[in-house]
Amino acid sequence: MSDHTGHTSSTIFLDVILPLAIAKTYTYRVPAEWNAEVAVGKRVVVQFGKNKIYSALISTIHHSAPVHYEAKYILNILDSSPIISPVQLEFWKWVSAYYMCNLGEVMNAALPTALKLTSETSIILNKETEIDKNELTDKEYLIVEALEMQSRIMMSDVSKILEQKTVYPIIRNLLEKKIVWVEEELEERYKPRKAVFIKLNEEYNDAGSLKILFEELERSPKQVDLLQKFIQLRKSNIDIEKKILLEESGIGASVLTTLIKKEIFYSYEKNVSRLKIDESDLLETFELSTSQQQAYDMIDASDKISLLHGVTSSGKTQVYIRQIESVIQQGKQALFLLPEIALTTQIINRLRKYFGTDIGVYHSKFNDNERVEVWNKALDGTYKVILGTRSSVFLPFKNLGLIVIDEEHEGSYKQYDPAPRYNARDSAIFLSTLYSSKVILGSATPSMESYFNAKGGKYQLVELKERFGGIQLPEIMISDLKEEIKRKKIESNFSSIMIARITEALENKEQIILFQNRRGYAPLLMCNTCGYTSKCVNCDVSLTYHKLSHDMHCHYCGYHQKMIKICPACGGSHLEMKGFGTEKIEDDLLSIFPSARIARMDLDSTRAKNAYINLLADLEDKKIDILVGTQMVAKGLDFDNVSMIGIINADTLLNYPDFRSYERSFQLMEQVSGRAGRRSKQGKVIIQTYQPEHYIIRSVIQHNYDLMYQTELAERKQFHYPPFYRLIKIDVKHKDQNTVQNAARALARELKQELPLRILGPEFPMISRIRNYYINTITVKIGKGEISAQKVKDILRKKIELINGQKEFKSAIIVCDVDPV
DNA sequence: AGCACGCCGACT
DNA sequence: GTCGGCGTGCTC
Repeated sequence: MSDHTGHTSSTIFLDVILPLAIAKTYTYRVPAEWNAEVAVGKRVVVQFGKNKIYSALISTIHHSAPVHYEAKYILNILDSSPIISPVQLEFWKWVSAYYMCNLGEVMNAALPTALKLTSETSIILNKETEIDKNELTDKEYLIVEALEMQSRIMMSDVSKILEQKTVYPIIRNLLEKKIVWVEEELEERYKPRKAVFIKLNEEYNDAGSLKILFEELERSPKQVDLLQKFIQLRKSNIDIEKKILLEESGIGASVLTTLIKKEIFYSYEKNVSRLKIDESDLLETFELSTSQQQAYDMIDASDKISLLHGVTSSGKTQVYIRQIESVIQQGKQALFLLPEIALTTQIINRLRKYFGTDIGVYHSKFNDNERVEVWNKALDGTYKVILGTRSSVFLPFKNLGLIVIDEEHEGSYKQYDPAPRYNARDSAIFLSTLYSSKVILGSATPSMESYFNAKGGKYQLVELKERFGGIQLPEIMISDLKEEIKRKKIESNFSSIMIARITEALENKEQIILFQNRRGYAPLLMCNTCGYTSKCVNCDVSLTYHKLSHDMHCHYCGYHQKMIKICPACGGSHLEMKGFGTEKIEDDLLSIFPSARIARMDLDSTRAKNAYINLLADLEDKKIDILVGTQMVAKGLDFDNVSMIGIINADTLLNYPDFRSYERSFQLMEQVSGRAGRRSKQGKVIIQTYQPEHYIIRSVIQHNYDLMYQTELAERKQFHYPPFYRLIKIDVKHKDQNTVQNAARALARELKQELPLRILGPEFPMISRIRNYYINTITVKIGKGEISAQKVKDILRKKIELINGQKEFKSAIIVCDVDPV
């Protein structure tokens, strides 16, 4: 049998995934001598396009020769065994379909950079051509001159030399004149770290000959010392590194060189790991409390995904640890997902105590080479547990038995740019179906969608309502500001009870955290005469006065201007500051508690390098009595000595403008409250509000998650908000954003009858807040020049119809339900 | 993502 | 007249 190309049908063809944003896979041909080596999941080197060379991943192997074109040969096979499994590949395909992106984009997100190779074009001088420099243009002359200096220039450097973007036409001319050659270079980026090791000549392996050797060396005491040290080290190590031998013995390298010359020692090179292994042989044990054990048993018994809803300090981690131990015993791997790197150091130290060297860490702060090593150790099964941030869902697990997603509500599980705009939590849930692995979603403040799934019976709801080790939940009290004002008890922004509690804590030498969700000094400046308020020129948002810089800032776009003294509208001078931010609170505190040490933690005070870390250290070292902060204080501040939390104005949290989401308000309030009283005694929380009857505040006091959840659920359903629908963000590229926005809003109004269409186009303050939901961004370009609202509407409508036509999308912009699988 | 091709404005 | 800007389409 043979096809039209004349090749027998036994020729192997490969469909490969290129690490590019391209919709298709491409077919290449395998030279017969490599037939035995191809396998799905291995990387191959291919030429793609005129001269670029890439590393691509084999996705399918077949024998059908392409009909309409001649397939190119693969240039090389990079791996001796597959770097990803067929299961992983299936996962990639799901991510690509669900998040509406190309497989190449998934590949880019999944593979560590060092495993993806792209050739670099460089140019070199053609020595066989005589160059008449007078015939060269100025730009050509510059290139030739540069080549005479350094013989080889990268294409990217050519742009720099010429100070312009497009350089190909010029290079092409030089190529035609045969003045230069072009070369493509592909470099293997991962380089194993090598170290030199020392070995004793086998002749001296028995005690007798060793004794003779020592006698022979008697006159060279340093050599004897070195040999002795070597033999001592050999007792505990198989391989002895040269560097360590020299360091430990304190003897110079020349002595060792002599011994190698005498053929007493051999030196050899070996690959070593870059990953630090701190072997803490401190294997700690603990007992689960009754409620923890109950939670553990529930998770164990059910086939469903478990949502572990545990209040702050309820000891969710212990439950995870026991579950991880259990899957390791079954010979399987576990994945422990965390939202941020900052949290990994704390948890890794904790987990190392139980899992020692079985645990690997994976996050973006690792360099390329280190990531490849973690990758390989997950692949070969060295690591039984992987602790990592969102990209670790792509690691090549062998047999994944458990996925723990801690702080599952966290927005940082979502990648919003570039594609794939995936949510690691949702993706991990799909991944679990491929491996039939158990899933635990853990949070003190579960996300709406997970809670919905749990209440609806899709997940199993496991609750831990007690704090671990007998620590009591904080006492939460409300301070009704209306009452306080009526009774004239209020002092600047502090109610009498707040002041009393702060005083009490200060007297007890305990620390206090005060939460005010506005930065700056005053969020509004208003003219008392005419009612004018200062607004941002771009954003239609009021400007916040910052005392420190004495400027008025827009917190959306960063616009700022000098403070005004006279009203620009009426010329009056009765400008009044309305509202208050963290700067004002800090000021007021200083006057009420002059001897207290007060610090502020917000975006402004932590901008400087290390400022945040220094603040944390000061708090830890008890150099701060009162910390005033924005929502930054809601996360990760676990200090035993903080006994009291004050929420200065809870009303600024209600109706948090995140999709009218009460979820966020509740989470913030709950998280801040959770900081109070950790070990020794019960914490105190004071919530100041003008609306003490508000159900969020009520539910926080009663630790009643359901109350908040029910209301939020109803609200979201009514307004078609996420996460009940999948969102696609549409970016409309045009200078006239006003017309675009108006057209988008108008279209949304029109289509609302037939579609649950809610958000459209570039309404940027809103868009910036939905990035935790949208699954893709579609860019619509409208040509230059004048546009009309009608034109924009037509273009958008077409686009929506197009998206609508795609398989599982039943409606346009806002589609699908909470269930990612 | 590159890179070629092709169409237009502003320069020798 | 062409150089080089950018929009469009193809790459196995």
